[in-house]
Amino acid sequence: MKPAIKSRKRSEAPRLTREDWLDAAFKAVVEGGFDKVRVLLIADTLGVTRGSFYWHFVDHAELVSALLTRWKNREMEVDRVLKSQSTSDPQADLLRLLDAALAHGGTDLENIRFELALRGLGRRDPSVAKMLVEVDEMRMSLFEYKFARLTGDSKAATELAALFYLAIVGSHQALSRPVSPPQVKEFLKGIIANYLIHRQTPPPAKAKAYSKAK
Amino acid sequence: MKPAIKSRKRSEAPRLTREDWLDAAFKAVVEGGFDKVRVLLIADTLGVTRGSFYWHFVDHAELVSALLTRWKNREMEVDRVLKSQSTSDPQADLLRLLDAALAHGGTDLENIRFELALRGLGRRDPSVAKMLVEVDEMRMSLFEYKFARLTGDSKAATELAALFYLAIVGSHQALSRPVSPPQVKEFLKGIIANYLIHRQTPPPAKAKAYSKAK
DNA sequence: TGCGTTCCATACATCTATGTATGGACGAGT
DNA sequence: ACTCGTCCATACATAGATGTATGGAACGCA
Repeated sequence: MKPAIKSRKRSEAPRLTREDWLDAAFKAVVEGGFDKVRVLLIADTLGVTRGSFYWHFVDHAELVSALLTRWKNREMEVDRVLKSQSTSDPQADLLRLLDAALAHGGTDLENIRFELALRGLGRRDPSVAKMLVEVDEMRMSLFEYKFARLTGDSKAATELAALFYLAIVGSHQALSRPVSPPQVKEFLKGIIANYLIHRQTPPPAKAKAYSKAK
Repeated sequence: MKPAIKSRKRSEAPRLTREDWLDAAFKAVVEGGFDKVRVLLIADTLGVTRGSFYWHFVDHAELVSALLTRWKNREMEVDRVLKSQSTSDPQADLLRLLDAALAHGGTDLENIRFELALRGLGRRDPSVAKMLVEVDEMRMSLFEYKFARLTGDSKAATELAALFYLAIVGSHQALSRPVSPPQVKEFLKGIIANYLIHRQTPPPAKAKAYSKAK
């Protein structure tokens, strides 16, 4: 019944769990993509041999599969939390969503790099592509909802949501201009302030200091 | 002295050239990414053995390297042509640039998929990343120029160019809403028509509201 | 026709990856 | 203390990839 031992120094006696392997595989994806998820390499970084792996997993495919489902579950949870954070100030809501969308989990770069690798995998694996479409739809409809509350125009909200979400995904690539996540965040906020908000009532004086999302 | 023989039926007697190998490698990248650029596989699709490869190339690395420089040269040529196409109608120029940017070469999807694979490679290889940044800067400054002629505001042009270029790159991923290139094209055109063109005089007051976070 | 260059096939060596079989070390409970 | 279940090491089989060495077929040209 999983007595949860794990009160040992890993340096002298490894004794890993399935989650440890998933974490290591995640890091491998972040650093080198999914084709760097190799049992030998990960075993080395964990300080064990492949014997450990084939006890926790039946297959190399199962490792990848478990990695994918874990990712999707986490993303669905993030979306659930974001959806529940709604105030009476549409503009503050939207800006806070931008904050969160560009910094979910606190480990920004790792998640971004993992997701990029995932999109690379999705180009060859239809099931992965399906999973990505679902997550993208999930996020975009959330953006759409926030934009609709801001502009009041549902058609415009659909278009703006797509435009901004696509720009966010695009910014995750290794580009030049707005490179780091915080820069992109400020950049998109500025776009909203300059091109969208003005046709509404004047900006409500820096409303509601949105808290750092996790 | 390269007498340029190549007047043979390839079906009965392969006799390939270096370009043939590059073309086949290109297709391999398009279909499976750079880790599917393997001498054995490509040799099979070409109907020859690896003996052919090691005559035309000294190395596997040289194949990849040649593939990269060929790509960059082509992109620079595309940019050169696009830059020369300028009329007295800024709006038409911008829309035509969107057309071209989303359909360069006629073989849209292949080029897009190759470039996506390239960005994946750029995340692990600094020299590739440098190449990508150069190309991105090249294209974005072209967008910036067109937007500047349209809006008359140089600061706005910089921001809008980045926003649209990022959205284009984002749309190249396997996403849901505006999927195919023509759809994205019409989508972005609509955004311009609805949010930029109709108000020729930009929002004067309200601008400069935020500080460009460097 | 003969010859040299160009292009490719074959065979071999090496490396790295997965997967399996088997035994052993270690900890927990009775 | 003995035993059992958990976790890992070792050894082996197999497959696929790169690179090299070498011989050979096909073509152009004299």
